[in-house]
Parts: sequence; C-alpha cells; structure tokens
Amino acid sequence: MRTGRPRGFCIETALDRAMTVFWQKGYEGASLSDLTQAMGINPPSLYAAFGNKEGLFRAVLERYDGRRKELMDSVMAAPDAKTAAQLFLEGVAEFSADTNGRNPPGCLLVQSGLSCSDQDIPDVLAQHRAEKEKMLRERFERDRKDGNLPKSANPTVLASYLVAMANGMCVQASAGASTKDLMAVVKLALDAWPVGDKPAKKSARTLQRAV
Amino acid sequence: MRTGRPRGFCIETALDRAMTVFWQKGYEGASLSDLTQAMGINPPSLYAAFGNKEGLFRAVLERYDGRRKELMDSVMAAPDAKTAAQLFLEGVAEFSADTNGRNPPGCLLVQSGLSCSDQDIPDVLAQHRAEKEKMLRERFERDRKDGNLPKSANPTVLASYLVAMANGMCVQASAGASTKDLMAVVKLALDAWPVGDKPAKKSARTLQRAV
DNA sequence: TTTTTATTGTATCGGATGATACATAATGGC
DNA sequence: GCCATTATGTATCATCCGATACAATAAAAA
Repeated sequence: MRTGRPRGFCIETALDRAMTVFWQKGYEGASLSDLTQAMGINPPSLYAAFGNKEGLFRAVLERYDGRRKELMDSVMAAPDAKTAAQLFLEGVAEFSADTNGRNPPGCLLVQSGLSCSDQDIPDVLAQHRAEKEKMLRERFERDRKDGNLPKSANPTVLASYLVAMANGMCVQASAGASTKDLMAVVKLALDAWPVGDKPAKKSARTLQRAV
Repeated sequence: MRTGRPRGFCIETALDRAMTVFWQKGYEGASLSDLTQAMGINPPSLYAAFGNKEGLFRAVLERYDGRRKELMDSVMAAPDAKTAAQLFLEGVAEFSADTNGRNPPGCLLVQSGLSCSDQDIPDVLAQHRAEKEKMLRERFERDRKDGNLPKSANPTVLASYLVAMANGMCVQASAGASTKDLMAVVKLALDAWPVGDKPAKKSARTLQRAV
C-alpha cells in the first residue's frame, strides 16, 4: 500500500466541485479561493494533488469527458449514421440545457476559456473538442465504407457540421435556451443529413450531395 | 464647442486596439496594463473616457456590432429567405476564419466571456448575440407572411438554427478552422433549409417540414 | 519504536490587478 | 489675460492573485 499520510478528501468529489466553479466563472474567473472553498480543501492540498491551477483544470476536463462518455458511447453504438447524428445532437440538447445539479447550462469545453491570457487553455479545450469530432468522423468513415452513408457524403464535413451545431447549441444554452428550444433546432439540423445514393435506406427525400 | 483640454487620442482607434486585446485574451484575461499599452494611453485617460473596464468593453462591443453591420445589412436586404441564410452563414465563415488584420479568428461575442467572474459580461454578450438573432427572426417572419417561406416553417427556429450554426462555426474558427472548412459546413447546413410548400420557388428537393 | 513518506492547516509570499490622487497641460468663454 | 473645464502623465493605492514555507500529523516500512 502507499505510504505516508492518507489524503483527507475524495479526488472525484473535489474535481466535481472544481468543475462547477470553472464552468460558472471560466478558467481565469475561477480564483484559487473560489476553488479551494468549493472543494473544501486548503491550497497546499490542491497543489499537492494537481500541481497547479492548470493541472487541476486539466484533471477537471478529463473528468468532464468521463461524464460525457455515456452519450458518446451510445452515439458510437448507434445502428446507422443518421441515428448516431440524432443521438449526438439530442444528447447535447439534453445535457447542455439541463441544470439538474449545480452545473450551469452549456458546455465546459466551450465556455470555460475560448480566449485566455494563457493560450494553453484555449488549446487544451480545442484538443478535447477535436477528440469528439474525430470520433464522429471515424464513425462516419466506417459508415460510408459500409454503405450506410452515400459515397457522395464527406465524413469530415459531417463531423464538423455536427460539432459546430453542438457547440452553437451550447452557446445558446449558456444564454438560457431550453432543451425544448434546442430540440427544435436539432430537428431542423437533421434535415440536412444526406440520404439516398444507396438503396440501403429508403427515404421520401430526393438525392442530394452532402458536400 | 466643447471646453477643456481636447482628447489626445482617437476613440475609434483606441477601441479597435482594445477590441484586439479582449478578443485574444477574453474579458478577464485582458488586464488594464494590456489594454492601456495596446491603446497607447494611460489609465486615467481610459477611465475618463469609458468609466471603467466594463464600460470600455461595452463600447468595444458596440463598435464590434458596427463592423458586422455591413454583413447584417446585406442579409436583411437579400431577395429571399434562403439567400439571406446563405449570405449570413457565408459571411460568418468568411470573417470568423479571416485573420486579415490583427484580430484573432472567431467571434468576439462568443469567445470573450461566456463564463466570467462577473455575470454582467456573459449577459451583455448574450444580449448582443440575441439582437442579431432577433433581426433574422423578424426577417423570416416577414418572409413567411409574404409567402417567401413555407407556412410550415418556424421563423424562430430558423433564426435560432442559423445563430447556433454561426456560433458553432466561430468556435471552430477560433480553434483554427479555415474559411474553406467552414464553407463546406455552410453548404451542408443550408441543405436543411425549408423549401416547397409554396409555388414561389421551384426546387429539386421534395416537400419537407422545417420544424 | 524509530524512520520514512506523504498530507494537512496556518500563515504568508512577491507580484499583478483594477482603479485613483494629484499636479500639470491645453482648450473655450469671458 | 484670466477662469472654468477637461484631459494628461506620474505615481500609487488597497486588494486579490496564484503559489509556498513550514511545522504538525498520520500512515506504512524498518
């Protein structure tokens, strides 16, 4: 077993509380006092566990990804590309406007620091967002290869479109849009989804190119 | 004429320079030293002209709106709703990825402070974004009344969709997406646009509901 | 027990932050 | 010329920032 005095607080709980602070105030707006107070610990405990403020933030982002894993899993497991797109956007509409717990509306990866005094913060956020876009792109590439997407469709553009839509919805959620509002947008957004070009799925829509 | 010593700097130029700083570092990341240095003035001049940091920021936002006026004017003057949507999204793809001058990519209204220690900042940004959404909504309401949009289309949702799309594209632009990347997304996004339901415009697409 | 290792609470560090006091400078009005 | 008014430059304010020094504490290892 590990030697030394055992840690007196739960890392996961502390990260959850730090997440709320970063989410509400942004990376730079969240002061060390805000964070330690919310986490219920003193500065040395924070620095011992996470190195510094940026280290804590990165740990929070990892945990945030964990919270979104369930949604991404269901998206990746969807039977076809359009269902995947629908699950993705509806999931975003759901959680981004949901203030169930103490988390603010919106998405941590969008609103905690697109612009910052320290450029590392926008960069790491962009990496996390890009990771999700990559998952979608690779899934759509497989779909296209398997004939579940028209050959005319461009997986890169489709993934970019969905992520842009999702991020935009998060911006609106942060300003007060409801899940219902966002669901209406999602429904419209899915009308752009490419169908036809393959006999796999029949649709009332005519042929159209995706890109 | 106004009495007293004349101002020794140009308000517009100073606002442009402050805009760059807020854009790059965000509201909280932009320090007074950053701002005064970029603006080429001393703190007392800044406070005399704008009241405080938030006052300067609000003035910058007004000027930012002015920069976008040309685009919004062309959108409002477009001959039909779909052209308006296209001009809007293409304009956003254009300017948000364009680093022509010293401005960072993206949109000031999105990246300068979605989350902040002072909630007034996210609020005022949301107001500015909502203003543009309102312009689109009112235009589409007129279009629908005039028969340039199907009766089944929902102007509120259409405006919300476009703004979400635009904001999402700005997020991607801030992370390095090119105008070309965004144009491909725009093309796809416009496939969701409702047509038919009225004989005004003929289209190869079949009837579909917008909401 | 003694040693080693790690975490804790208290108290505080140097520096940056947003904002001003104050004297000086430059204009119009009289 | 003189005054009222406004802007400017220098210097500085109190406060908050992120981050630590240090001694005490609590566990495993010897």
